[in-house]
Amino acid sequence: MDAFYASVELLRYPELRGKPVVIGGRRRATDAPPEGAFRTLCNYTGRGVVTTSTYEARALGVFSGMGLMKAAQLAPDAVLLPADFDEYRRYSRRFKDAVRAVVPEVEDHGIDEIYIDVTDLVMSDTAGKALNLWDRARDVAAMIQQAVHEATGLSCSIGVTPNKLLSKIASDLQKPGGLTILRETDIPTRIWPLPVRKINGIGPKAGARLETLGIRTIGELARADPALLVEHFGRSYGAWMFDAAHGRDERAVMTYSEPKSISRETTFEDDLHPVRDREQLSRIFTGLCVRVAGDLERKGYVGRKIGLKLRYDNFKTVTRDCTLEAPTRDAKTIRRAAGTCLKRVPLDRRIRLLGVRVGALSRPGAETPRQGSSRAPMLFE
DNA sequence: TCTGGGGTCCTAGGACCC
DNA sequence: TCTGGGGTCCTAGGACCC
Repeated sequence: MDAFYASVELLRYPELRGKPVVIGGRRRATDAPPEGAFRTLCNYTGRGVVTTSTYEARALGVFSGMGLMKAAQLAPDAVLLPADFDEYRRYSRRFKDAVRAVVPEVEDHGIDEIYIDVTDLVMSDTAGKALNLWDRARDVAAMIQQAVHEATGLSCSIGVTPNKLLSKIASDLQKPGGLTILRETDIPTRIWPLPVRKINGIGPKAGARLETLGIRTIGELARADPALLVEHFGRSYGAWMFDAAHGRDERAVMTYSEPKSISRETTFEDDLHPVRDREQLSRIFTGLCVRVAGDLERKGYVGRKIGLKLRYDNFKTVTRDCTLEAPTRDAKTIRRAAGTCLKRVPLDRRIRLLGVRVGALSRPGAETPRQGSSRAPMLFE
């Protein structure tokens, strides 16, 4: 989906169309703008980041992940709207349902992305007919764009290619509203000139290390010595990188997967002191456990692994977790377990973030206890 | 002007088992 | 005598993604 959160907000506030708009920060009572007016970025203070920005805001250098304080320097007059995730989830459901009505093989990939396998559809439509497979695929993609627009009023960009890796890159080539067809033979001309960071799975760290090896583009990565890549990035990641640069990707479109963990975390407006702010921390901690328990309940899961996450004022992050005898979704049990995790963490600095996670999920009643025997161990067996 | 919140996957060492 | 080779689970950290 194109600039998804921002585009949903523009449906609500069409008068903002064509203006730089930034979604981010949290909703506070003091944020409320005068009646009929919008809050702008100027004078923003706080720890929020940009979640999404309209293309007009991006033209001013404001991108996802950027601190709002910095964004305010670049675009002080941009409108700032708080994120409304409930609304985005509603539109997410709508657009995904619209796609599923056209093609059943859909893989969820976050709130605003999907992978679609149109192989069977296109093959059966063109079998024995004088139809070109890729022309037919383009028609299907156009139908999907049309269906999404009718269901939501929103635009999306689609990449039609032989695999997920290439489709992800291709979908980004002509945003917004793009429909990009890319065949294997197009890789040298259309993929290789792109920076390595365009590959889904090469992030800031790997990108920087590749740069020190003199590798900037995907083409340079494709021509690199695989042994060199393995030497610097390990057997698995190095080999994967090389394959990715050649556009090779065998992953199937998965129409269903179970969640692995459910978590809640919060960054404080001001860093909290582990001793002086003990009571406030404890309240927030308990609140997080209650919210996670609620999430588990709503989604129908219980979990055995309870985790704690803590970020210090210097942004260093530590995690601790422990595994329970029996899976739970009870807030008090989660709180107690996470409390024991907290005891194993150094508390000698101010804290900026606290988080609680529950993993090793199962459905209640159907829980598979730890592998192997669940009997009490016996001597002389 | 420091850097959100929700996730996944991978690695690596140690415990423990056969 | 002091030591093999497989396996799984647990924990911590980190990269990466939307």
